[in-house]
Amino acid sequence: MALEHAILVSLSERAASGAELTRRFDASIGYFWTATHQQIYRVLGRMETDGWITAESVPQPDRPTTKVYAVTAAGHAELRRWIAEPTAPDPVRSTLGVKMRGASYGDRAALLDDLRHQLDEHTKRHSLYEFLAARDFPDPAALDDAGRDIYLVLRGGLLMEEFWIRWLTEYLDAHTKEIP
Amino acid sequence: MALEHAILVSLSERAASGAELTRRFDASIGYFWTATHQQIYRVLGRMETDGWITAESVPQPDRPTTKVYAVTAAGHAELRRWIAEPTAPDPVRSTLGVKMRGASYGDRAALLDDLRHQLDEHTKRHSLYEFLAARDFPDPAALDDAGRDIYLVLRGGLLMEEFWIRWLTEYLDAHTKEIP
DNA sequence: TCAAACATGTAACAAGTTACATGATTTG
DNA sequence: CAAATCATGTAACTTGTTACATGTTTGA
Repeated sequence: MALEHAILVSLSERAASGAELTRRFDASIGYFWTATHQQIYRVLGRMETDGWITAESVPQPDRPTTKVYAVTAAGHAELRRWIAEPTAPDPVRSTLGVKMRGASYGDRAALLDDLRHQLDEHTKRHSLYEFLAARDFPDPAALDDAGRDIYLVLRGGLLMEEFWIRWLTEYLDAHTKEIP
Repeated sequence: MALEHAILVSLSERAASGAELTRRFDASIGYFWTATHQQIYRVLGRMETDGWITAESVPQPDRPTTKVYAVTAAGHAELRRWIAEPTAPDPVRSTLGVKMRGASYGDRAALLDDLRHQLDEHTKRHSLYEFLAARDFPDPAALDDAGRDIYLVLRGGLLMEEFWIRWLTEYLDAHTKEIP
């Protein structure tokens, strides 16, 4: 399981409440690991029981008191252990791959419409990542190691979007009869 | 859920037993959808109950009798329905992304070793896909629609491996201090 | 002040994984 | 003929999803 470890990484960067973590999993971390708030709260509970994190109740002036979680020494040790461990490949599950392969047994025109929409979404997301890279990392060569890691993971997101754009374009082109 | 539908696609191409399906999910279909035999048998049972497939016991000369599954009209209708349905993005879960981002909180040298191994594996897999493409699809332009779909999904696997090779190479290069 | 949104959950269910089981069958 | 493999499963557990609950706070 890597949700625990994704949370450990995020909390190592900066302590946070459950809600703040949820927001991070909707944004930056969400680009390579998704989780809903229900999952996050459940796992936070388990991690606290296991002693990987501690919760501190922080009363706030004009907001309800929130629990802020921070990584313990045990949590840090676990994260170190996990990072050094050999990584098994993530399971592959591509719904679009299944649909493309099965197109002959369904409505190909409807699928092509869907794929055009997917291509659109991936193109938009690619632009977003390019914008974020330019805004937050104007000079990648000047980054320290930790900053470089964040930048390179964003690069991964960008390359992934390029993969999608290539694949979808190739499929759409191959199945679009040219009208002379 | 798409495992049902991946099975429907596979059985539409050709009827098969549970074991044969398992083999397909270890090979061609496995390149974009993974499933273990336990999952497959369980889902086959449910699909039979739902009337999407029928099982025919086929006694074989010198082998034990196997159950061969085939898609029913109801199964075909369901597959058509599902293919035309708008596709929600698959959840993103990249263990290596989490590790790359957390490298500062662990043993970076160990991670880089792991990543070099991953790069190796993806390079091998890329070669395999290139070999399969050359062997099975020497003339892509000559394919019919169904054949083209199979070819294009293989192309997707190839492009995916190229994504991995790019990302891993970029990460490794960025974290490899040049020795002058 | 009422409605919407926020923060923090619980419960029930579905999907996926790991470990084990059983009989037939080929092979060394 | 014993060991390994194949084909077909069952059971228990973990992870992930969907639907609901409850109190707080901000904004129209």
